[in-house]
Formats: sequence, C-alpha cells, structure tokens
Amino acid sequence: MITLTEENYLKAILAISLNTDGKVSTNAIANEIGTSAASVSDMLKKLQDKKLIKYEKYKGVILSKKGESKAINILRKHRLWETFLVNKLAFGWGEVHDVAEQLEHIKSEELVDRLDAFLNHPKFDPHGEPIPTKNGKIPMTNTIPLNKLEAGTKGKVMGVTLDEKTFLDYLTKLNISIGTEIELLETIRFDQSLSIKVAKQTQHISSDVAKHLLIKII
Amino acid sequence: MITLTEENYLKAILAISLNTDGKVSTNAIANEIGTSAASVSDMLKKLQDKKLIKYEKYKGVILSKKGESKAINILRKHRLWETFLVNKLAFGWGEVHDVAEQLEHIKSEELVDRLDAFLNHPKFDPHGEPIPTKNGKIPMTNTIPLNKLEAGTKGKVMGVTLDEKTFLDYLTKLNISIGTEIELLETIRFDQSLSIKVAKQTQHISSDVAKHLLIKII
DNA sequence: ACAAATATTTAGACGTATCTAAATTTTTAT
DNA sequence: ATAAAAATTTAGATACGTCTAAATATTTGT
Repeated sequence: MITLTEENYLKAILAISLNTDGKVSTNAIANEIGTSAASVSDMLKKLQDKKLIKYEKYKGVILSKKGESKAINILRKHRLWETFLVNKLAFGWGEVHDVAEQLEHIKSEELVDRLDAFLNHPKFDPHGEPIPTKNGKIPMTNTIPLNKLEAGTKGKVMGVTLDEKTFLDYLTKLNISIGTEIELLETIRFDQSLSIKVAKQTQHISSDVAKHLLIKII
Repeated sequence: MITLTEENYLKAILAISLNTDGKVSTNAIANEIGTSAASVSDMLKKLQDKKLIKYEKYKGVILSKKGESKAINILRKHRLWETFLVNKLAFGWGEVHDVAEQLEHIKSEELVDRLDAFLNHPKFDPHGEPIPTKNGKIPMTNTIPLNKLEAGTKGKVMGVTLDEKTFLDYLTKLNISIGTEIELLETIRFDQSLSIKVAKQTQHISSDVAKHLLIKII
C-alpha cells in the first residue's frame, strides 16, 4: 500500500519533471514539498525500495513506469475534483486547490470513473490544464508561456500553470481568465517584465506572472 | 489540529453512545474500531489531553461538548457524502460506505456547506438515517427497530442502522428497501427470529437482521 | 466475601515521517 | 588542480499510532 506522504512525493517529482529536463534533484523536491533535504533523502530510499522511482545517490531521481502511473493518476484525480468543485459546487478557481489536494488522495477507481462521467469527461480543468486520461496519458497542448511570445503577437489564454490563490486573485484583478485575448506589446530588457494589451487596456506584468500564462497564438 | 485517527475514535465513541446508555468502555471502542484495548487506552489519554473526551481510568468515557461537536460533524459529512454518491454518482446503497469513510475526513467547512446546498439540504441519507444539522443536532426519528414491534403490526421501513455491503445486499435480495411496507407476523420464541410479510410474500429473517431495520408504524 | 474471570492499563517495542546537526560527495571558481 | 561552496546523505532524536505481554483494577459468581 502506498501512503499519503508517498503519493505527495510522487506528485511533486512528476510536477518538477514536467517543467524541467533530466533528473530531479533532492533539493528541488524539498523545495516543492516544503520539507528538508534530509527528509527527502530518507523518503527517496523508501520509494526506491518500492520501485516507484529510479534513484542513484547524489545523482537525482526519475519516476519508474509504476511511479509515473501512480503520479499521473493523482494528477488526474486532482484536476477532476477541481473541475467538480468549480463546475458543480460553484467555487471560484482560486479557492479549490487546497480542497483538491485532499480529495486527490481518496482511493476508489470506481469513484473516479463515475466522477469523470458525471462531469461529462472534461478535457481541461478550470485552470485550462489538461486532465490526464484514465490510461495515464497527459494530453499535450500547443500553447506557450506568455513570456516566450514575440512582441507584437496576439494570443488567447488557454491555461495557467500556477494554482495559488494569490496568483489567481491577481489575474482576476487584471481581468485575465481562460479565453482572454492578450497582445504582447513589449518585453522590457531590464527585468523581462511585459507590456500587454487586455481588452483594449494596456497593462504591465512581471515575467513571473507571464510565465504561468499559457497562450495559444491566434 | 485533530488527526485522522483521532477523528475515527471520536466517531466510534459517538456511534456507541447512540446505541447504548452510560459511559463507553475501552473494549467497546476497540471492538468498534478493530484494534486492541491497549491502543484504545493509549489514545484515550491523548483525547483527554485535548479535552475531546471525559475520561476516568477504568471507568469509561463520554464525549466532551467539543468532542461531540467534532464527532457529529464527521457523521454529518459521512451522510452527506453518501447522499452525494448515491444521488449524484448513481452508486448502489451498499457500495458507498468505504468511500464515504474516506471523504468524511476532508477538511473544509465551505465544501460541506456547498455540498449540502448542491444536494438540496437533504434530511436523510440513502439508508434513511438523519443527517445532522450544521449546528450539530441529530434530528430524532420516531421509528423503532423491527424486532421490537408487536406481532400483527404493520409498518414502513424508514431506515437501516447498519451500513455494510453484505447486509444491504441481503436486504435487496429480500426486496426490502427504504419505504418498503412490512407486517410482522410472528416472533419465534426460540431464537427471536421473525416471520414477516413483504409485498404479499411471507419471509423469515433473523433477529440480527430485524434489529437493523427502522420501522414507522402505519 | 473472596477467588476467578474479565476488563483495563502500563511497559516496552516497532514502523512511519519528520527534524537538526554533522559528515560526505559533487560542483564551481580561481 | 584544488580549495571553497553547494548539494546530498547519514546519524540521532522526536511524535504518532500501533502491537504483544505483563501488571493492575473491576466485576462476577458462589
């Protein structure tokens, strides 16, 4: 049996893997989970013993087939529950993360299948992120982060890659949500901050904000 | 912060309290939870320290105001989630207990409020048991267990007090569900088993089954 | 009332997950 | 190339929840 804590480690390793190339470092995991490197080191041994990861001391870690499958399933459950909370219980998109972090650990394949059907097999969660399929694939989206766009390009916000209330509240204040059209006017050389046009209004945002906005060029 | 295990102890103590008078014994709790009396004894000290129970060594235990409020809230969540699973996700009434046992520990008052509203503030769960109110009351029902009925009395099944798949599957086989009309024909002196009439068919059931059927006399 | 049976608690141990501090390995910079 | 810095692992502790075996308290039966 896999414990709740082990599930959280797998999820963290997957999240880091999706954003970076190569092996995942102990420190990166410690940072993602909010724990010490020592604790991570301890846990990696256990996950290794259970064949959930491939781990070499000092060399970093990657998920095994089995570990990846578990991690993707947790991600699937997380995104399905977020969809449920927003679409059925009328939560705001900034309010669902913490609850979904609990719900994602509920163990029942039947429940997930029925929830998926109840929601009409959604392809994307409320943040525009693709919902992994039952057989463990994460659908690819042809979007790029706003900060990688060339100046003068217009696009539409297809998703956000940070699920944090303060961030999502800020987006709401900027009048940005899924589907919003944005034109990148200029990238400032000094700090990579961006001038953008949203609904005919010119606004200015940091590159930290821009990198979490997934854009499809139109 | 209250742990998952502590919540399960409070729930168990409440469940026993609702069926018996006086203080709850260590053994009764061990039996309900499926653990050793020694473990229960350890845990009772912790719950006492947290002021969740009133406990005197060797004398048994009752819930404190605070403990009772927590326990009833867990029961409320359990029954709301069971209602969700049956009414919205089309689970059978015998299939929801294990999942609800997990869902009842999700921490979010907002979630419970919204779930309650989504379900249209149900008064009873799929087993006919009353759903505790947000302010911590368990509505009373004027029903009695089938085995306490007098021979010759007719009644309607209003609820079942055992949430176990084998039991509920058996009821289904007997054609008994919430709302079914039953006439008690005779109680056998030897083993307290019962002859009943269900939908014009005479059937015979044990007193163990009968005591978990809540009847309203009609 | 008192011995036997039953119930409960204590003692000591184990596994999980965490921490801080110290040791070790790897990377970086001159 | 090697010393300093950074990353990682190990060692030793702590808290939680569990267990078995032993000790103690309570209840029961005669």
